[in-house]
Amino acid sequence: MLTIEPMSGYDMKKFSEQSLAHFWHESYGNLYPRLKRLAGAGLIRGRRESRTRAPDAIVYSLTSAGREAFLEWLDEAPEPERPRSELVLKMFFGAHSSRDRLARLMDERRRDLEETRDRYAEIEAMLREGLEDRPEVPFWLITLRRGQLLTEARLRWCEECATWLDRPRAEPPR
Amino acid sequence: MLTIEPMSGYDMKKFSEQSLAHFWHESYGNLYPRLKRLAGAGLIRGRRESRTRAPDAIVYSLTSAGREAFLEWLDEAPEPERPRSELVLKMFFGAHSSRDRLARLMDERRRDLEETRDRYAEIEAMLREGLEDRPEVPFWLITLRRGQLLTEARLRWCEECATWLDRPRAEPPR
DNA sequence: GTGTGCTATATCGTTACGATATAGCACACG
DNA sequence: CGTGTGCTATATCGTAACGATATAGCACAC
Repeated sequence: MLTIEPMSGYDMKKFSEQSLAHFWHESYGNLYPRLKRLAGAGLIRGRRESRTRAPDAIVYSLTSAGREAFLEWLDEAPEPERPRSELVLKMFFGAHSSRDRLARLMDERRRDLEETRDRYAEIEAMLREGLEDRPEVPFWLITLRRGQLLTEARLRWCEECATWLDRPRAEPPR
Repeated sequence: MLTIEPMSGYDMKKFSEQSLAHFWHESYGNLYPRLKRLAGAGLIRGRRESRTRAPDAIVYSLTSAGREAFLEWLDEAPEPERPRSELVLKMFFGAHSSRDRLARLMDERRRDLEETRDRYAEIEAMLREGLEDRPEVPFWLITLRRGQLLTEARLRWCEECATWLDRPRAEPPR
């Protein structure tokens, strides 16, 4: 995140919630200790800054060693994902529940996904409307595109589940 | 998993790799301590059994209290997912890398996804071919269906990325 | 008899987590 | 002027979870 601009830990948490949330979750319990470690290793440097209408913040920026380490990281093979979807787990074991209860769970999920879809549309509009010509923007759009594709797929699954739960027939074909 | 049949920790690890992997990751470091805790709480019961061509295993089964707890869990609102996709993170910050390197990362991912798709097809065939008439099978098929929809969406994203990385044009539309 | 490969349990050291405590700042409102 | 509210900001505690690996039984091959 510091390649975008210098930030505090708090800024990073907000940024990750707004821009990375759909493929990367971050927490204070990870963030703050990590910032200390990175600063100790000389990869980032923190400076106390006073801010209007807020308490002082420690604003970090990349050192040249940090930028180098970042570029190396970019090139490494990504860690495999470790998914944990409790909702799907509950569907998997759904034979022990009732169709009504499952339908309710799926419906709540569907509503979340629809909200997500709408928010994506707003973000896309924002990114496309100029927003200066930062070289990063195309990359942000392409990851947004992934979010949109996945959200559509998940919504479709919710709908198929709802249909199926409504009348116990054969499974959706492939 | 113990609602399906009594199992050892080792069995559960294998089962989760074969059947839950695409929405639930499990590890020994979580599994074994948890089994001890659950047994201590009286929710499961473990019995030492000797097995052919293998060392003894502690085979666990649900107690009635355990089954009750399981049914309660099924009914609770699922925990939100906490995604962590390093690949997408690297795409997001891809402006600092080269198109070649990114294309290589995406290509590796694409191959994995194609393998996944093929394995899904095999599993689906297996599940549809009779496999007794366990009441769980439709639920297993519907979660499999989710895996298929998501895999298709991910593959499509890989292809769009590859196309885009090849010639720097405008972003894929929506 | 020694090697290979699968089965099986267990734990170590580290990391990560959610939740929450603490507190600064600015403005609203009466 | 005082008090409340809400956002900003850092920090940490206790617990959970992690990957990796150690240990070892069993069976069969060669």
